[in-house]
Amino acid sequence: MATTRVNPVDKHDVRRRALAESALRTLGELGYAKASLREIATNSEFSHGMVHYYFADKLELIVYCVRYYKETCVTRYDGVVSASQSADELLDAFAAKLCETIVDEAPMHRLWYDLRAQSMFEESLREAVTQIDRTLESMIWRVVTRYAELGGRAVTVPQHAAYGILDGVFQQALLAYLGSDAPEAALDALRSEVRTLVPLLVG
Amino acid sequence: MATTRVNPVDKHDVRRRALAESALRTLGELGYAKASLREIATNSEFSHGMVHYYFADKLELIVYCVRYYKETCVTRYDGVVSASQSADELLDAFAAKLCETIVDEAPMHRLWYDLRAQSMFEESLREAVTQIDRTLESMIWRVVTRYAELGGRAVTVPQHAAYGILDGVFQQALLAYLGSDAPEAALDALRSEVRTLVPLLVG
DNA sequence: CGGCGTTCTGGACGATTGTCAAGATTTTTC
DNA sequence: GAAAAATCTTGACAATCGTCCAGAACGCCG
Repeated sequence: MATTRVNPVDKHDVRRRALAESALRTLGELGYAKASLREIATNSEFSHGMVHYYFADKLELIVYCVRYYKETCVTRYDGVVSASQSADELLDAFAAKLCETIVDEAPMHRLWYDLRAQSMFEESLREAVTQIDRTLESMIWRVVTRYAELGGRAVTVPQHAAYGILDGVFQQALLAYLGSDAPEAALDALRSEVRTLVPLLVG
Repeated sequence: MATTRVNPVDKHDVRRRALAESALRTLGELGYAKASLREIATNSEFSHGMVHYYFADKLELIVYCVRYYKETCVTRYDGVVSASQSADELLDAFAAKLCETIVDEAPMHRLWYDLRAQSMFEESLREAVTQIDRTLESMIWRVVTRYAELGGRAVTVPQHAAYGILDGVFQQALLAYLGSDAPEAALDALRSEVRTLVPLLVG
């Protein structure tokens, strides 16, 4: 029956997503290098052979996982963009959201930075990393341009630079958040720096 | 004799430095995770047992290596700082030096970013990473404050933020330089962005 | 020269890795 | 309901890893 029959491709992908969701927990905990396929499988409801049934090798799994996670990531700030009525409101909401995701999803973010660093050594990771990086760049660009628009001004730095800047301070905050024994201070610094820097990017 | 007799501690450290110098080549080529102690030893004039004679374990070796390399790194821009007579000259020289080090030492830089990412997972790396990060921060700060001074203005962003910004765009440039098939474009973008952004950091 | 501490070698160890394959189990199809 | 295809389990594989160690080679001093 066409109604009950599930497209095998979809079913296959549903399983891959379930696997990815489990794997992301272990990957976020151990990082790319130290997370073995066995450890990933053990910390999940699946057997280690099943991982290989759905993914050709470790790289394919990891790339799929990060792609899967970042998929939900790139719309994170679209809510605050469309909800904010003024430039200041947008800025505060944006900064708050940045801090929120550091607190809630620090393991995922460090995994992303890990993978991006690995892509500088591992050729086969580059395509996925480049693609994700581009979507993150336009995500940031939507925030910055909307901020400028609400303030009746124009952005004075190129899209590429805007992302580089905010990614830099975000990464710094993540590092400090995970490393220091005063995580709150890292968040405060990030909040304050975003409020200082974003206005600099518009005329 | 006190004059001819070499301090054993010094001799020991001379050897460690020689080992580090060799190891850095392999580490820069393969990255932290994929560079095994055997591979490091093979690509050097030393045996793999000797690595363990001078370093307790892999982590100690890697930390020593990156510390050793960054030691020579943190004074990279001091020359342009003291030589430049005007703000514009400093800016150009700084941007040029950034591009130069990407071309000449890309493997070392990606190793640093690799190690910094690993420190978000591996507790025992954090102290060294944090310390290096601080010295890089003040290195950048010397450049930015001198630039402001030469222009008769003051820096309007905190030291921490200035480093975050420039590290962000530098990392982006390194990624693009290593990843794209048009490395020159990445350098051009970096140059242009530095010339756009640094002026934004001063009043 | 002989003894001794330092330096260095190269093999061996157990553990872990990614990968694979043969068979059990389940689901689908006719 | 049987045949066929898919899904999944389990155990095994060769390779590689970090680490350790027994002993060779070295330099130094009495």
